[in-house]
Formats: sequence, structure tokens, C-alpha cells
Amino acid sequence: MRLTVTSWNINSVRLRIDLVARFIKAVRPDVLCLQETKCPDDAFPLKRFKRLGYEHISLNGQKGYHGVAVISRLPFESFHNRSFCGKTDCRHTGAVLGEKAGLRDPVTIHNFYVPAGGDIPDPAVNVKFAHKLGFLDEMRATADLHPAANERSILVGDLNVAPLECDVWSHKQMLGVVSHTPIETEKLTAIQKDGGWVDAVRGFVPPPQKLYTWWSYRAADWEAADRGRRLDHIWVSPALGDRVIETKVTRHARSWPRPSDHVPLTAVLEV
DNA sequence: ATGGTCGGCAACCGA
Repeated sequence: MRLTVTSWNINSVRLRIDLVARFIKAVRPDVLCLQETKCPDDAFPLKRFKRLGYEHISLNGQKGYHGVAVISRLPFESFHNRSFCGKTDCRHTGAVLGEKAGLRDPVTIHNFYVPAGGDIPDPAVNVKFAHKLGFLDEMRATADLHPAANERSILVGDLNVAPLECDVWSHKQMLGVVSHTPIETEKLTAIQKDGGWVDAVRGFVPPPQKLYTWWSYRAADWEAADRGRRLDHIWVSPALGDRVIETKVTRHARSWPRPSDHVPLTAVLEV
């Protein structure tokens, strides 16, 4: 069975619900993982998603900030939210697809929104950066994120780190900029290595090819400058490592009216 | 070298 999974930092699901619908109609992912929904669960546009054919939704939202959702055409076996760093921030939700979705062997999906980390890359003077580093450390220590050899898991989200030199427009100029500092990239790589996670996207766009999923709102012309970063990721567990058929960055979504600063990232798997 | 823009929500905070 083909499983299409998309990750997209939508930067307000209510403001951009029409863009979400446009993307869904074009790509028809089985599972859509959103970050920065900025929407309490009781205000989430459930009806709109149901009308679009997505009846199974795992929510972890709050007023004003953060917020994540796993939105699915296929029914879940289970779903759960996790908190990190002892905070109430809504930065993770996960779901399991299994027999109800027509899968003989289950697939677990984790959707993350890692803290951006503020402007100054020094945990001693910037509590937001300290929080980001602590969050990455806690991800590394989380047992669920160390899938066993036969376990089929997908980890997606806005991880707010561009780990490779070719994940930023200028490695040299970005080394001191939050999202590409050595301490962040080391911690993200440690999560990946310890869990055995395979970077699904880089399997199809190998280094040193540049690849971005985010462009700042502050550029006068994002496309002309093309000073992007690859902050969004899709990782698969070793058992799914050779099951990724294709990946896609919907780059033109950055030019849609009133866009998010992130674009959708999609992987198609044979499960 | 600096400032540049968004969204939520009604002050600025977080990105």
C-alpha cells in the first residue's frame, strides 16, 4: 500500500485553511502533519477537514502559539500527545496506523514542532535557545524515538534545525545563526544517529544539492534572493529505510497568496 | 552593517 505523508508548518491553520484545502486537493496526502496551528483544540476547523475527506485527527493545540495536528484519511489505532521540558507547550502529537487503515504491520507517525530558539545562540543569555537545546536532548533520550529493527516509524516536523551545509544558502554565513549553529546540528544529528533514523528527503536530493523548505518573510523577493533553509524534515526508521518511493518539496506554495513561510514537504512510502 | 515581515491578539511575544 502507498502511504503519502506531508509535513507543513502552516503558521495559523485558521488563517490559511483555504491554502491547506488547495494543497490537499492537489496532492491528496493520506496523512497531513501540521505545525504552528496557533489554534485551541475547540476552535480547530474539524468540519472543513472532514468535508475534504480527513475524518481522523489527533490534536495538540493551544491559544496563540505553537500547536500541532495529525490529520488523516485513514483511521488510527491510537494517538497521543507528549510534553517536553516540563512545559505545557504543544509541540508533539503522534498517531499509529494499523489494521483499521488496512496495514498488516503498524506504522507510527510522530509530528514535532521544535522550539525556534530565539536570536542569540548562547544558552547562558537566551532562555529560548536553552529551551531548544533541552528539547533536542529530551528527544534524544525519548525511548519511542529509538525504534527497534522491525519497528516502522516516521518522524516529521518543523525541527527548526538545518543540519547540513547544503541545507542553508550560505554555510559560512549561517554558522553563527540560530538553526545552523554547530551545537544544534550536533544535537539533531545525535537524535538521528541514536534512533537509526534515515533522512528520507536527502535520499532523493543528496548533498551537495541545495534544498530548502523555509524562506523568511523579511526578504523583499524570497525567490530572487533564495536565502532559504531546510528546517522541515521527514525521517523514517530503519525498517522503512528502503520503502521511500519519492519525496517532494512544494516550493511554489511559498508564492501562494498570504503564504506560510514554510512549504509542504511530502514523502510517498510503500508500506 | 543593519533592518527588513509575519500572526495572534489587542501589549508585545514568538518566529
